[in-house]
Amino acid sequence: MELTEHNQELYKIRHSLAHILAQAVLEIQPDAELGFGPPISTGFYYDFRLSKPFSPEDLKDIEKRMKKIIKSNQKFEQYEKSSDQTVDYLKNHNQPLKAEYAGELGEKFENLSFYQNGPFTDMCEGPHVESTRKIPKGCFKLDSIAGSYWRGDSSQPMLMRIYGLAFESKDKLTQFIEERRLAQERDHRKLGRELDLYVMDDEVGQGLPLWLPNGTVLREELESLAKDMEFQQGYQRVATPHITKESLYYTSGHLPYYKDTMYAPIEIDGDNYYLKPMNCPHHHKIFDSRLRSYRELPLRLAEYGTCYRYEHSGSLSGLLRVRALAMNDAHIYCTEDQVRDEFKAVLQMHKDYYEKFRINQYWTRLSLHASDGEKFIEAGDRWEFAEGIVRECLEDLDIPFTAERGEAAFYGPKVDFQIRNVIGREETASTNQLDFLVASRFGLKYKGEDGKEHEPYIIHRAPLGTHERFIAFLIEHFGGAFPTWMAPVQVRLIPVAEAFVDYAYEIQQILHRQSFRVQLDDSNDSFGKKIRNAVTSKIPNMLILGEKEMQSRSITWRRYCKKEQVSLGLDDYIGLLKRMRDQRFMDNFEDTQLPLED
RNA sequence: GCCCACAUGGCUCAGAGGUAGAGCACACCCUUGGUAAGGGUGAGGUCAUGGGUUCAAUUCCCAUUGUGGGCUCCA
Repeated sequence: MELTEHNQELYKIRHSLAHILAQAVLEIQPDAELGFGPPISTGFYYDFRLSKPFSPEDLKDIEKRMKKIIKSNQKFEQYEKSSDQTVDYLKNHNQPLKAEYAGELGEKFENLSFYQNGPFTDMCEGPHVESTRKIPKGCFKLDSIAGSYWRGDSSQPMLMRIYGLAFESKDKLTQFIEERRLAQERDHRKLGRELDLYVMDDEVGQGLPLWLPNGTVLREELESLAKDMEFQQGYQRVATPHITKESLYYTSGHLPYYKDTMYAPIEIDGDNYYLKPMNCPHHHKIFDSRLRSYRELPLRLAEYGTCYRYEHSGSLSGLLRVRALAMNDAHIYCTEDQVRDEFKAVLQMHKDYYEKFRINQYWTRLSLHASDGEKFIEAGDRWEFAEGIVRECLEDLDIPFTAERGEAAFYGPKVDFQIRNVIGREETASTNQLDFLVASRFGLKYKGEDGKEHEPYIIHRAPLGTHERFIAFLIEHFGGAFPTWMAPVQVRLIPVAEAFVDYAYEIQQILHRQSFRVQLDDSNDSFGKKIRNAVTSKIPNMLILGEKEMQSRSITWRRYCKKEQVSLGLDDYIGLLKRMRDQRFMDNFEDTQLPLED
């Protein structure tokens, strides 16, 4: 958490609570070794190495002790020790983790700071509240227990982390908890089940979703949008196999780096075949399938390619991290003169998608090479050239970015898009690379205007990331309420009584012939129940059909996102529905202007 | 992969060392109702899997698998 003047007081409260947490833990387990205990954006945590692990029930006891400490009004007082003394002191007081860190700090600082409150003392830079009484009543709550590696390094011992929530006041805490609860209501795993979008099955395997008919509609509609966008931008579609001989991944250079996160090979006819973890090598092979002329460039090859990655089991999470994923992938092969415009068009496409889906919060990370790193292929000033292009494109399009040295791919600079949805879920949506080096590994060439052979620049791009992640994100962003063009069921017909089922059936047939996904509710449920069912299924359009409607050959239209309803002539309504679908209107937002006139 | 927790009908969840219960959903019957739950009847579970302790285990212990919260990783 960044310390600014504005949140300084809150920072102190959280930081002090972290100390009080450690103090309470030491009361229960005096031999606990302390790790780090910083404030974070929702509160604080502290890491402990324990002889006996905590269980969630222990949190109540710890919280009680913390409250008691706060009540006893202990003053926070700062003092200093020399670095050498600090290391000795911590070693003698059974704090080897702190001592290790103090040893490192000692190389930079002569003296190290401590804070003491009551019987508890901790090496710490501060700042803290003056006394525990300054901590507002009821402003915190211990939240969860988690494991974490000492110093965030998986080769180090695992510590136990206790997370606490803390805000300026009890009200703010309550508000946060309520907001979090509402966000959980929109969790894509919950909505995925309720709306019959996808399931996971033990016997199929971890991280291998089965897409149900409703979820498959979402995939196909999204893919159809991408196909249209890409077609209009001059992309061509390709299709490539799911398994491939290992030598391809030696050529690409991926296998040595990523072997651990690839599925084990299938050995057949003396060759090892891998499930493909990415699409680029195949697209490169398509580029290389015949002699290319500069007249063909830019060549833009697109594929919603299914890839398989053996992700760590502990990192799998719903649709956000899976082992079978369909990437919104494409590779653009172009000349040096074209690369600026092409990269810019790719960034613009991201903006267009985000605008369409009303993803208002996004930013990027521009990852640059480091001249001293061994990780990057040596390419002289070509690195600067490529990085300059990417940077200019971001600036020209006013896309916010933070530049980071040493984070590039080994073959070129990278732009990662980070997006946040309405409930605060933040995800890396896509990574895009300007690759000026892999062409040579594959021997990719085109014949230029000058009659000589040249290596193309390659842009790797995937604005929608993977179906799995992007759909998960959209489910939460929309709260499961999709626009008509995407919705698994676009229209639900609800006759007021049995006498109107025939009229409803006729409308169903008309809409079905126009390829609308339409359902007629002719169940035994009461009228009220049918309305309720349509609403809880988040169907965007409900058509109410009764005496009135049948007489005038009309419908009464109730939208999911709006309570009020209108009656329209049948033909007028069908025309409107078609425009909403074909023009992909985002009618799931209340303020979207509908295409009432042609 | 690592740490902690959890696993009971399709879903959400009760429950107890002595062979299981609710609501919703589902099926059938009645009801034909103008904007968020009409009524009745019924079916459905080897209590995740495999071991162990016990006269007896779904309940206690161990392992496995899966899920959740984190950590690490993410072409």
